[in-house]
Order: sequence, then C-alpha cells, then structure tokens
Amino acid sequence: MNVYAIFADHVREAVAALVAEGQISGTPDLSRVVVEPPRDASHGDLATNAAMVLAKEAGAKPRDLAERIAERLKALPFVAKVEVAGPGFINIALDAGFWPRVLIAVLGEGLDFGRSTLGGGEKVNVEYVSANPTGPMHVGHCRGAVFGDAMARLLAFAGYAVTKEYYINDAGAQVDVLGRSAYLRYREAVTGEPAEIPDGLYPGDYLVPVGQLLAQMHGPAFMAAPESEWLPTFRSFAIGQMMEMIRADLIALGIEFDVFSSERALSQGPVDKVGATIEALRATGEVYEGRLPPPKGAPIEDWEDREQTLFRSTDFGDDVDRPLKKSDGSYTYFAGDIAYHKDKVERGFLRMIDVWGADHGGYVKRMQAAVKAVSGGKASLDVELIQLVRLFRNGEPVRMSKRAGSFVTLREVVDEVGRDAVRFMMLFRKNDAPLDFDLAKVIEQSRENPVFYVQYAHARAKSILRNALEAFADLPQEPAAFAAAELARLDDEGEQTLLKRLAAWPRLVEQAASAREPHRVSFYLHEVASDFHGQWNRGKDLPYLRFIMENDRQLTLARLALVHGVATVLASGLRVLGVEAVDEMK
RNA sequence: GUCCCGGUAGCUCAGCAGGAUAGAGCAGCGGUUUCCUAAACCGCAGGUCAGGGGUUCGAAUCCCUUCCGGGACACCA
Repeated sequence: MNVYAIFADHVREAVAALVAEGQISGTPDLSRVVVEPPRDASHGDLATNAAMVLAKEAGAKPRDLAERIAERLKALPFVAKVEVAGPGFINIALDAGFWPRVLIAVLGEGLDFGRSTLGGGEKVNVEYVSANPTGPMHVGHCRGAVFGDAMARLLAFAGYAVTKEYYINDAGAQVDVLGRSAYLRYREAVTGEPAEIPDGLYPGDYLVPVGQLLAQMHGPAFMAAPESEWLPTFRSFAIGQMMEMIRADLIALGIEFDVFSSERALSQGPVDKVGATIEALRATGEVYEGRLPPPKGAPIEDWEDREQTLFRSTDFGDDVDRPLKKSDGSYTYFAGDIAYHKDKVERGFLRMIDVWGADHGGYVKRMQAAVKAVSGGKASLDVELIQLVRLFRNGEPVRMSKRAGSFVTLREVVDEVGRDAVRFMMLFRKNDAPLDFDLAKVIEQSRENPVFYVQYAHARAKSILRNALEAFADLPQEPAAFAAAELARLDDEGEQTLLKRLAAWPRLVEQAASAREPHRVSFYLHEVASDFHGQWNRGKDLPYLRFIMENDRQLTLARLALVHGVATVLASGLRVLGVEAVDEMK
C-alpha cells in the first residue's frame, strides 16, 4: 500500500477530469506530477506540484489551476483539508483516521509490506565482486560485494527478476602467475624444503595447502617437467581452489551468487565466443584494423605504433577506439568482456548492472559502447562505481601493505566485528563517496553506532512485545490479530509520526531501486529507529504514552500494533540490506 | 592534456528525478536523569550549499566556467 502512489493517481484523475470538462486544454504530460510528503509537517500530509508543472501547457496561472484541482481533491475519502500554498503547491491533510489503514496493511502483509511491482518482472543482471581468483578476498572487495548484493535484494523487492552474477577473471596473465606460485608450493610439499617465492609470484600462505593437494595428487611426477606440461593443470586446479575459498568468504558475508561465469571459457570453450563476437562486430563495421594515437599523459616507455584490431567505441561516445588484441595476438580483457556482455544479452538480459571499483571508472564508456553495439542498442548497462574503504581502529588507520602480503582479509574483518556490522556500515554511505570503517566503533553499543541503533530498535520492539505478555498473558501472538485493535487511539503526535514514517517505506523502496541507491534504505531505517526510540523515551517522562498500559487493555493493543508495525518494517528493510533483525541484544 | 567522481554546519555525512524557512549524528553550550530490562534524554547555537555565470514560476540539485581534492588514461585486470 503506497499512499503517495495512490494519491498521485487521484491527482492524475482530477486533472483528466478537468481536461474532459474542457477546463484544461490539450493533453497535459502528467509524468512530472509527483505526490510527496511535504518537508514541513505543518503543510499537511501530502503535497503535489501538479498545478505548477502543468500551468504552462494548460495556459493557466499555477494558483488558479491549483484551486481547480484542489476543489476536486476535496471530495476524496479521508481528505480532511486541501490548501493551495506558495507558488501553487496543493497541500493535502488527511483524517487522522487514515493512517491506521497503513498499519493494518503492514500487519497484514508482514515482511512483504513495501514490496513493489515497479520492475514488472523484468530481468536484470547484477554483476559484482568479480575478483581475480588469485587469493582470498580482502577488505577492498568487500564494499562492492555488499553493495552489489544489497542492490540485487533491493531490485528483487522492487519487482525485478534479478540474477546475481560473478565473472571469474581466469584468463589473464595473473592466473598463470597463480599456477606458477602453486607449482612452487607443490615442490615445497614434495621436497619438504621451504620454497623461496621470487618477486612477481604470490607469496601468500593460502597456497601452501594447494601445493600439498597437488603433491598428493601427482606425487613427484612434475618435479622435472617443463612448465608447458604442468601449467594448465596446476593453474586450473589452483583457480578452482581459490574460487572455493572466495565462495566461502562470500558466504561468511551472507552473499551467494546465482551464476558464476568464466572468462577463460568464453575464448577457450568449445567455441571461441570472443573471436565470434569480434567477427560479428567486424561485419557491422564496428571493428576494424587501424592505428591508435599515442596516449596522452605519462609517457609510455615501450609504446609501439602498430596496426591493431580496434573497436569503434567512439561511435558510441567513447574518447578513443579501443584495442581488442594484444601484440602477442591474444585477446585483451576488453574483448573478453564484450563477448561476456553479449552472452548476457543472449541470455535475455536487456538491463545489466555492473559494480566496479572506482579505479575502473575509465572503463565505463567503452563497456557501455560495447553493450549498445552487441545488442543493437536494445540493452542498457549501468555501472556503479565503488569508492575505497579506509580501515581504522579507534581512529587510527590500520596499515595495509599489499606488497608484504599483509593485507587485511575480508574474513578477518567479518570474524572481528560480525557480518551485520560490516554489511550495514558498507551501506551507510553513498557508494561513490569514500568510506571510513572503524573496527572498534562498529561494535560499540551506543547511539552513535548506526548498526547498533537500528538493530536495537528492532530488539526493543520485540522486547516490548515480550513484556506485554506479563501484563496481559492472553495477548494474541499473530501480528495480524492486532489489526482489530482500536487503532484510532494512536493519536499522539509521536505515534502519528511513526505511522507516517511506516507509510513511507513502499515509496522509499521504489526510489532507492530506481536510483540504484541501497544506502537510502539504511538511512530510512535509521530514521524509523530514531522515531521509535524517541517515542519510547517520551514514555519515560510521560507515563501515559507508554506502550504497555496495564490499566487499559485496548489502548495497549493499539500501541502494540504500532510496535509490531515498527518491528515489521525494520525487519523488512534489514532483510533488503541482508542484515539480521535480532530479537535481543547480547 | 582528456575523461570520471567528489567539494553542504567546527567534524563525519544525508538531502528524496528542480519545490516551500537546506537536515541528522558527533563535537560545543545549557539543563534533566537511573526510568515500560536496556547500553541516556530535552533544549540552544551553528550555513556565501567551493567561487562565478546561465536555464525558469522556483536551483544544493540541471547547463557552462574557474578553483581545490581523489581516480583513470594502448597491448594490466
């Protein structure tokens, strides 16, 4: 039940009626008409800009038009007052008796309250993480992982058919390095002598068990063999092991994918899809052999002016055309990525979202160009860039040196502060702004810690409901049973604020989903928590506002209905974020 | 040199597809408090929305431009 959407329809109907009566000429564009909560509560419950937006094409003054629309809105049920204000706003005040209907909807729909049909079941592919399978996940990966996962959950809640996908970058030189590194660990396991890991190979201990497994499987068979004999086997085995490790790390964060796609399989599977994609684009003139001007900026030592296979991305808004083959004849990463996105289109995804680190920002235009080219302009790609996370502990930066192999792993962070804290904090900031993450502060139990603040609000609601059983042992257990309470008695200002806050959830879901901004959900939940804690605190000073009124069973029932509603919306929102709604604080 | 992201209160950040008097939390100041089990509560103050121009009924929001910070700039992923 989306109050704002319902009234937006009412406003559109009112305008349509005026058109039919000839009071407005033409067929006005209603797409810019919005109904929203006014910033200032004294302006009422709903406000619409309809008159201002339509005035010009209707050939009327905004305020005059507003009066005519307002006249029609007055006849609607539950409308207490309609006023024209300012430059032509129409402010609508609803009967206090309206808001309990929202609560009844919350109690009836439960965790599905707020679910939207905005997406209309359209297929969306969300690709995220896509870390190289060369080692464990580190904290740098974690923000994109959480963001992508929350985005997927949010879009699903907003009515899209979402597929969560991980692109395994298992085709480049880095996985060869992985294979060689694993080989050294294999020798180590066979000989029992610690291996010296030269510069350029991966020194991490996580490859030691991989080497041991390889030793068990092959014995000394490859000790004297040339690289060409063992590399493909070792590489492929190591990739498999790394992916298992990464999957386990992700599960610790509460993230599971629907599809894992392999970059290597695209060019080295039964058919060379990369080559086929390039040839298809060549046929339409979007791939050609040509030369590129030397890049601007820092001079490149081994720049070589040569003819190469280029994708005409400048036709689609990119700055220069982009190479598809390296000088050794192998495909560039970009070439593979084009084939990969084409594959997604062929699997029926006309809407794709990729989540990348901000350092890949320069790659966005060419990829969007490629998506247009391979789909004949039918598919769209949104790229969400994720800024860095800076790790702190009690305000002191946590040093990370990747070169020394001492980077902080995702697993370490999750083990230290818990999955929920990591997830919530990663989503308590816009994705394109850097984020400071303090390991000490996120486990603090105080108002300043938003993770705690929101979870505690849910726990407090549950606690109140438990306590109510002591005063009224025969209370109903099912939330829906509370819908029959005397909800009109929720007439306190704080209670009304909470009801209206809950009513905003369906609208917020749609806005966050269409803006691709899951952080809005976190901020909304913080506001719900704030309103709820506030009302609880008012009960400390003013005992007649307490949720549990021992001497008034009916009033208690009504207020518990509200508490149920708060708990439900908090739980619903937390589920979208992938954070657990706990019943008790430890 | 080009492109991308950012610049909002002392600090950390929100600001909803352009809306009405720009918000929250910390810190600051002033009070209250041991309370429905709960890790406090209330109030006050705090702003040239980086600067300048433009678009219009209306701009923190859109466009142009300058400044500052971060990132990216064949054949790495």
